[in-house]
Amino acid sequence: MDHKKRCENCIIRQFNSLRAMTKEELKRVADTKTTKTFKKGEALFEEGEKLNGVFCVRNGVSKLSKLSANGKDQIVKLATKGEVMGQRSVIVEESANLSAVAVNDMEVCFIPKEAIVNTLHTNTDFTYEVLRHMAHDLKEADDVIVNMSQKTVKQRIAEAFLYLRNNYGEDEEGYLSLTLSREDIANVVGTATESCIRIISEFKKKGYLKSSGKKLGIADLKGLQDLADGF
Amino acid sequence: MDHKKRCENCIIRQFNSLRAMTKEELKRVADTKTTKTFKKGEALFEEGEKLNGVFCVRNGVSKLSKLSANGKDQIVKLATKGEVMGQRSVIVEESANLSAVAVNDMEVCFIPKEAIVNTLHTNTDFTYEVLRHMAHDLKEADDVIVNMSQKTVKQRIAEAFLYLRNNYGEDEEGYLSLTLSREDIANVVGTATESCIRIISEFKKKGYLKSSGKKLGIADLKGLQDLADGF
DNA sequence: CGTAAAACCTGACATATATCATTGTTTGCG
DNA sequence: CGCAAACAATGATATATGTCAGGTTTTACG
Repeated sequence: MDHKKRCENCIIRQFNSLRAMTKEELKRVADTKTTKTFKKGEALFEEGEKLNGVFCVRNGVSKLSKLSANGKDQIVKLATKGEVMGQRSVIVEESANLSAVAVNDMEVCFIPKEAIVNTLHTNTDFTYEVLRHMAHDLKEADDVIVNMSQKTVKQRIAEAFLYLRNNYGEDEEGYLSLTLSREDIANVVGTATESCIRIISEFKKKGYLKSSGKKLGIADLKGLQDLADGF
Repeated sequence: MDHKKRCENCIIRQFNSLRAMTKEELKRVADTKTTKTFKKGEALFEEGEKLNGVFCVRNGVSKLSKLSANGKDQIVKLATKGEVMGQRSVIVEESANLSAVAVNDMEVCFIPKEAIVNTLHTNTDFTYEVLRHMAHDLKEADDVIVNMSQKTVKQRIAEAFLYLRNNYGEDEEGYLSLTLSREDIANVVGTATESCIRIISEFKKKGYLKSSGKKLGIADLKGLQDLADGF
């Protein structure tokens, strides 16, 4: 038997609420789950789609976005290794309100909702763990709301780079491990792609950022932080 | 004994997660809770403050806001009868990330966290109910993020009025039951007070809104809706 | 009742950001 | 390889919104 495929042994589990499941519950998850791969640009699910399970990220990064009336995508969150997507929709039994698209090649486990919902009703530790997680997400969302409405585009772009560094790290030469297109960055901070490009160019000229080929890196951390804080 | 003060008989409970508590759990809540009143403008709690309980709104409305670096308050949510405030902070055991200020005179029950946390660990129905509620809040927060970054100030103000109508209703003459100051509205939609005033004046001139004294009302519902949707 | 404070309104102006148009550059692929 | 498609860059211009500054009206309260 392939042990890498058994949830009981999956390291990813350490990062998310699944760690609060009992051995038996995990076994049921392992028996019903399927592993899927998605190529860069492919959609895991679309806004409005009915989800009959959740997605647990084993590898790669996905952007969770929502299409606005004016035709632009707003990226609300990036999900990476260890994170679970779609749980909200499963819990409230609604169709997805966000689309999930792979930012790079991904490997995910799809866990049918039955195993989740059942455990939610019986294992308080698990429910509590999911609740704590969602409480954290909600706080983050509130912070995003404040940033969106009170900070300038320049500040938000500076913040986005700090976020990428803090959450995905950088290589030996100081370039960000996760490379997003200018359009994706624009969709994260909620601005026009051209504005985003312009500001990134400006940041490079002023020595806050550096680039090498397609890669971008932070050249002046303190400077960027001050910028994000409005100095 | 004053029956109005017993949580078991409190109608407010029907609106929130407390309805999933058992009789015994409710009794404990009733024994430890205290009732407080706040005058318009008073703070129930401040950002950064450690909360040792949650607030259940019996009457009145509270604004939940966060101070941004540039000194402006961003109102993230309005809480009204039946809503519980501060649960997120209690669940994740962090200090409050929002301030709560009374928009009008309020009556609230303060429930010490012990009664809540204890039940969260033992009563799955309750935990699940709180979880569902938080999942709903998170979805709403995501929607706000998209609106904030993709809609114009005009659209957001139009939306704010529709929100006030849908959630707080209007009197016989069609004026909104909840009257917010222009500054508060500006802080909800994330704009300057002057801009907000200007746009409200414009809406009145164009016949979308009507006013009588301090009261504001919607004069052209369809028109406002179209506006909010970007037509 | 009268006065101070708060709330509301309006104009003039500055500026951040969006939009449109064009060009250069990289990437993937038949 | 070579070409098309995606991506990045930049200029010119329009516009929405913020800021500052000066008013008027309303409200609270001693």
